[in-house]
Amino acid sequence: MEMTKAIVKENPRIEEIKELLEVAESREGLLTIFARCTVYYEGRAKSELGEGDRIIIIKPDGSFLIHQKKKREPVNWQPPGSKVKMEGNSLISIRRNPKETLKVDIIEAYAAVLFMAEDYEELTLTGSEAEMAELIFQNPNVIEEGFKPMFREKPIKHGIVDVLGVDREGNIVVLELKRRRADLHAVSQLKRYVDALKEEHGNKVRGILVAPSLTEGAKKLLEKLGLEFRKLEPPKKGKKKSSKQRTLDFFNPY
Amino acid sequence: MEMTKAIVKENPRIEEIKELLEVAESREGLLTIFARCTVYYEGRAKSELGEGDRIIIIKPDGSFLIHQKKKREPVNWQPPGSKVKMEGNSLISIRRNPKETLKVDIIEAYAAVLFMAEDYEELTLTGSEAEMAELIFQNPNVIEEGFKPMFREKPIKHGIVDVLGVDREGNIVVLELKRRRADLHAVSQLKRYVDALKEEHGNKVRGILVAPSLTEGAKKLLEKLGLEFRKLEPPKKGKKKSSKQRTLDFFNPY
DNA sequence: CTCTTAATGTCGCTA
DNA sequence: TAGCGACGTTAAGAG
Repeated sequence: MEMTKAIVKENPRIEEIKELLEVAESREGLLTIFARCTVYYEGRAKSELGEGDRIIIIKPDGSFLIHQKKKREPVNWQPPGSKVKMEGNSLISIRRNPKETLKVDIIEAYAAVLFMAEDYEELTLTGSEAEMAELIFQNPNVIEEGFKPMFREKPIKHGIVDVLGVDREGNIVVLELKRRRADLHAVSQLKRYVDALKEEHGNKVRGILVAPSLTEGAKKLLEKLGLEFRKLEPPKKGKKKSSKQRTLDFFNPY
Repeated sequence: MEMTKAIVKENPRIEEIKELLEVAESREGLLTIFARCTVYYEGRAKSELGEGDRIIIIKPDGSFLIHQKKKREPVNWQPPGSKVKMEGNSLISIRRNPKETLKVDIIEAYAAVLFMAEDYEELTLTGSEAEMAELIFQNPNVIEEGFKPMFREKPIKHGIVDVLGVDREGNIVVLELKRRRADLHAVSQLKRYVDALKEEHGNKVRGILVAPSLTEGAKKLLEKLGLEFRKLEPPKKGKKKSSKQRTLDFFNPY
């Protein structure tokens, strides 16, 4: 027997929203409210948002999102673990540590949807920095002939190095991996690791920034600091056992 | 005369979703779909998400969000400027530069809401790093007696410095501001600026990390590098002309 | 808890 | 458009 997955209310009264919220909490449902509202937030920072129409999403893990009609980012939010309640016409979500309060005054609700979502799938993603590291451990020659990677995510004096290894001359080699074009920050990060290792092991330390490309500024700083660059694209794994890398073109004819 | 703000369809057929999408596009509406679906993405990275119930939001600026029932972040998305279309049972959103494709196969739609949101308000936020800088320019003594801030967001050799000034001894002083607890990354950043300025102006350069607090690792590195720390909280402006800083307690009785 | 870092980061600003 | 850095960054992983 299938239960109703979505309970929809048009122009719900406040009492109906309150009921939906209670059911959402007890049954692990997603509550979405389409409403005219104002928003107040105080916590790490403090904000106000005047009257307007927004989408409010309350998730069973405590996540609370308020979306305006532009941008990818919610205009206000509360992270997972927050506790929500209704008080008069207001939705109030509170987080502890850090203490943060979000208050949404509902002026008019146009619709509300309680969604009993069933979802047991997790995203599988490829093309990450972690996969660049795997590639390097499987085939160290992509860095250079004779390179031997030894450690992954190795804590050193001031930070955690992506890959630590030795070259054919016996120098210590630090790799800093970036899945996208590397910038000044990446160079500073690598410099910090190289300095820390030089302090412990003397000057036989090389630093290599491994990325698909470099910004102009990063290139200049890298050269000045005597650090190196190896071009490497993050690998995107195909689905299956095809010898050639399959792209998603099979579903994307554009 | 008021138009309907929200058009709600329960268990919509694919054709109805297609119609809603067209109206949403022509009338700048927000379309939200509650559906069982699978998701494919390829662009900067590549991902797959198996069958499950999710909330899909398509905004008039091209933003495209897919939310699972946990976390603040969408599991998949497309940023503003993307173009969406419907093809068979699939929603396809395409971005150019970088080229990215998102494909959502709709297996079953439980509800769809077309929301003609009117919203002319923007968020006002206080407690930012920018306000820390303002505070320092208005009252340089929060850094130290005799400090004179000269430049804000000043481009130097390898980056852009938050605040550049001179102390009472005539030393050049670089401030790196952080609105929250400063970490190793912040120290490396400051070090980069100090090194660049020392190269141009000799050794009479001081670097000061200005933040509410420091991580342990940041403290150790800062000291080793001969850099300094000044404790400063980002100011949270009150609403009005009250002499005492008003908090949001007036609406938050907890 | 704190620390450290990646991220399809996103967003805003500027040359 | 690319570069640079903030963000109420969030999220994951380790200690």
